[in-house]
Amino acid sequence: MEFKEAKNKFVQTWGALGSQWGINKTMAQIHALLMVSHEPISMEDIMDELQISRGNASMNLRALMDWGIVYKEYKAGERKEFFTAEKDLDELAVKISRERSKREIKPALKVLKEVSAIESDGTAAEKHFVDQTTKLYDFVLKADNVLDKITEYKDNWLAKLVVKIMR
Amino acid sequence: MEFKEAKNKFVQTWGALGSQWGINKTMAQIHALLMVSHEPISMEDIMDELQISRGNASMNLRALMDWGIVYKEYKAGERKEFFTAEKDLDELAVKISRERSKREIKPALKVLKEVSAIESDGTAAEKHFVDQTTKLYDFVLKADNVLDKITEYKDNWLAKLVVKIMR
DNA sequence: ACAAACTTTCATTTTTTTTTGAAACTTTAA
DNA sequence: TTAAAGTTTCAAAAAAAAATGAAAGTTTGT
Repeated sequence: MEFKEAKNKFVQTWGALGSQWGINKTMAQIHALLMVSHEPISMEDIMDELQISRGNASMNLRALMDWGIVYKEYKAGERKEFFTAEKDLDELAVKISRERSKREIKPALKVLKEVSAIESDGTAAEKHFVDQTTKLYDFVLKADNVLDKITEYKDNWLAKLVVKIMR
Repeated sequence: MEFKEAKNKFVQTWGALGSQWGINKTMAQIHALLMVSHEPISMEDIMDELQISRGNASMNLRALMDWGIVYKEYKAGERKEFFTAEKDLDELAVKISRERSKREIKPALKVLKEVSAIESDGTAAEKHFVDQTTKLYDFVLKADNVLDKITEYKDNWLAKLVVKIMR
């Protein structure tokens, strides 16, 4: 396999993986492209390489920057904007975790708390509902906290986790 | 808030959360419904409660059973099939982790290994590609192994993890 | 102040994913 | 057997998500 082929395969795979985890395919592909590029890329080049429209490129780059995993850069003497991806994988995972926690887990927890707080009338159905949603709330809260704690290690958190767990 | 309203809110929220994580909304809703039900539910009742077609119900129940988080049950003297969800949350998380690892992470790892193995021609671009994909392979492999290890605790793994990490 | 270079926005179109529903299939009881 | 009760399948329809592209907006150099 040669470079171009490998790069393309990587970009496609990362895009597919993104889709499976609820991330827009193009967004994941742009991220993939930037991650394996040794220098900043212009929007023009991204459009060209992925065969996508200007609007698509613009919107997905904005989304990636909102996630905090892609940065805009300016090159001296160049009018256009260039983009780079966060390349430190620990940092990347931390940012993705934080963002998903904030956007998706926290709001879900709020709902779980609400619905588990209903006044049960004592029937088996209602008792089970309150019991199960309470357990779910506790579980998700605990998992969210663990994630928070883990990613607080910042540097090399995965390696540190390995040490903690394996011993 | 009363029971019916709370139950509906929970089902909707669980469905939305599913979507955000790449799981078909209806599949997540059926799972939500079964999780908070104190007794097995028939396909008929699921269709009715979620306002979905027979085909949709059938296919998503099959998918949930393939994931190993919903079980088919038979009631004595009844011809129809009933369904229940895995209600132990440790077990639920373990099963989801295992399945996603098997279906999505492992195949991606295989590709990462392949593309990181290209013979670099020594240019900065190719060197960076090999370097970055190798790091990514190592990272994902390590994360996948950690997940494996954690969920191996089986009983109360989340609680055990909390203890390990917090101290 | 202008216009060239570039980026963003968003109504419309396209693609992808999900859902439907009816026919085919399976199982069970008489 | 057979027919009733139930389930699965899958081509077609519907819905949802993503992409396009051109107009509007912004920035910069002269």
